[in-house]
Amino acid sequence: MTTTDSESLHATVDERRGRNGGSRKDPGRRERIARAAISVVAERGIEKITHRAVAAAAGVPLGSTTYHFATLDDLLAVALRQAAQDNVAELREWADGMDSGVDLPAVLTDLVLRYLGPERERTVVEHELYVAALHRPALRAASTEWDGALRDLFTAYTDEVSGKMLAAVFCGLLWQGIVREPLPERDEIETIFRRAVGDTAHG
Amino acid sequence: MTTTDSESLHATVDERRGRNGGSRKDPGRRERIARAAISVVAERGIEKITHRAVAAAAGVPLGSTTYHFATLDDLLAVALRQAAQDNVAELREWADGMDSGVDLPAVLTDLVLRYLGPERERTVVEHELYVAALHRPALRAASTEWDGALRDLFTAYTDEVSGKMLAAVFCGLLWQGIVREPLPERDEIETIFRRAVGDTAHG
DNA sequence: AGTTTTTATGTACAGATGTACACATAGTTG
DNA sequence: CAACTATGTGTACATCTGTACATAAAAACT
Repeated sequence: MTTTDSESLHATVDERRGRNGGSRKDPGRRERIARAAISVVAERGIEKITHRAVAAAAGVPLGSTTYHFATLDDLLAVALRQAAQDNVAELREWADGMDSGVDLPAVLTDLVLRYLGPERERTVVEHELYVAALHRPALRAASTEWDGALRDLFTAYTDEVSGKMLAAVFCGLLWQGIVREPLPERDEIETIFRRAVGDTAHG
Repeated sequence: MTTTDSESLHATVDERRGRNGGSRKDPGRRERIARAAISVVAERGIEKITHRAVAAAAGVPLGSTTYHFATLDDLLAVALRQAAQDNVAELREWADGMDSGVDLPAVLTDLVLRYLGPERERTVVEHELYVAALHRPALRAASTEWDGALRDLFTAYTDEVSGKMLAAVFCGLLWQGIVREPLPERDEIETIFRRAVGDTAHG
C-alpha cells in the first residue's frame, strides 16, 4: 500500500534448517504457515494478510504458501479456524483447573484481565475473526464456537440464564477493553461482575 | 483479487446531474463520498475499501476521491468517524424519546433487536470500526465514543456500576448476535436483561 | 474585463498482489 | 537401480491499487 514494511516481521527465515536450499520433507509446515498467518493478523490486522507477508513470517519461500493452500481465502480460513480452536481449548483447560465453589466474579475478572493483557494477541485475533466472519460465511462456525464454549462454561457454574448473561458481560468487557487505553482497573471489572451476579459486596 | 466484482454496488452514477461532464460546484460531495465509503464497508467489509470501489458507489469519477481526500486512510478515518457520530446521535435521539420510569429490560431488548435487524448495517460498520481501530490509533477515539455514550445513557437510568454492567451486556449481546444465524428470540434477550438487573420475573 | 483560486476529471505509472507453472529434489515403490 | 509421486522453490505475469498530475471548467476576485 503506502508504506514499505521493513520486512522484519519475524526473521524466522532459516531458523529451522541452516542451508539445504533444496527440500526435505517437513511435516507440520502447513500448520506452521497457518500459525504465521495468525501472527500476521495479530500484528498487522486481517487486511494485511498476504501470501508474501505470511511466507516471510513463517520463514518459507513464497511458493510454499501457494503450494500448501489453494487460495488466500483458504489460508485465512484454516488459520482462523485453528486460532479459534486453540482459544476454545485453552479456555477449557483453564476451566478444568477450577473447582465448582470458586468466587465467580473474581476468577472472571482474572480471565478478562488476562485476555486484555498477557494474551492480548489472542483476543485481537479472535475479534478480527469475528468481524471477518460478517462477510465470510465460511468463518461463522469458528466464530460462534467461542461464544458457545463461553456460555457452556459459565452455565456450568450457575444456570442457563445467568450463564448467558455472564457470557454477554464477559464479551462486552473484552470488546470494550481491547480498544481502551490504558487497561481498565481490576476493581472496576470485578465490581461489574459482582453486580451482575447480584452481590452488592463481596461475601 | 480473485473475482471480478460486477460493479453494481449502487448504480448512483449520474443520479445527481444528468450530463455536465465538466464541473459545477457540488457542496456535500465530500460527505457523499464518505457515506459511500461507509456503505462499501457495510456491504463488503473494510478490507474491500478502495478508491475505485468508493468512487463507483458514490457515482463520482476516480479523481474525485483523490481530490477530496489526501489518502485512503484519511477517507477511511473520516468515513468511520462520521458513522460513529451518526450512531451516537441516533442513540441519543432514541434515549430522548424515553421517560425515566421505563421498563429497562424491555426497551434494551427492543434496542438490541433493532440493531441486529433493521439497523444491521449500522451495527456491522460499528464493529468493523472497532476492529479497525485495533491497528489504527487514529480511529480509537471514534470507537470509544460509542461505548461512552452507551454507558452514560444506561447510567442515567440506574447507577454507575449497573450502567457499566448493562452496557457490557448490551455490547456482548450485539457482538454475539451479529454473527448468529438466525436472529435470537426476543424472549431470550429480555430474560437475560431481567436477570442482569436482578429480577426473576417481570414486576 | 482579466486574473487567480477552487473544484473536478481522466489518464498514467510504479509498485504490490494472487496465482500459475516449470523446474528440482526427496521419498517411495518396483 | 529405475520409475513414479509427493513435496518444495523461484520466477513470471496479468491484474489491481494508490496516488500524482496535466488539463479544464467554474467561481471568486480585482
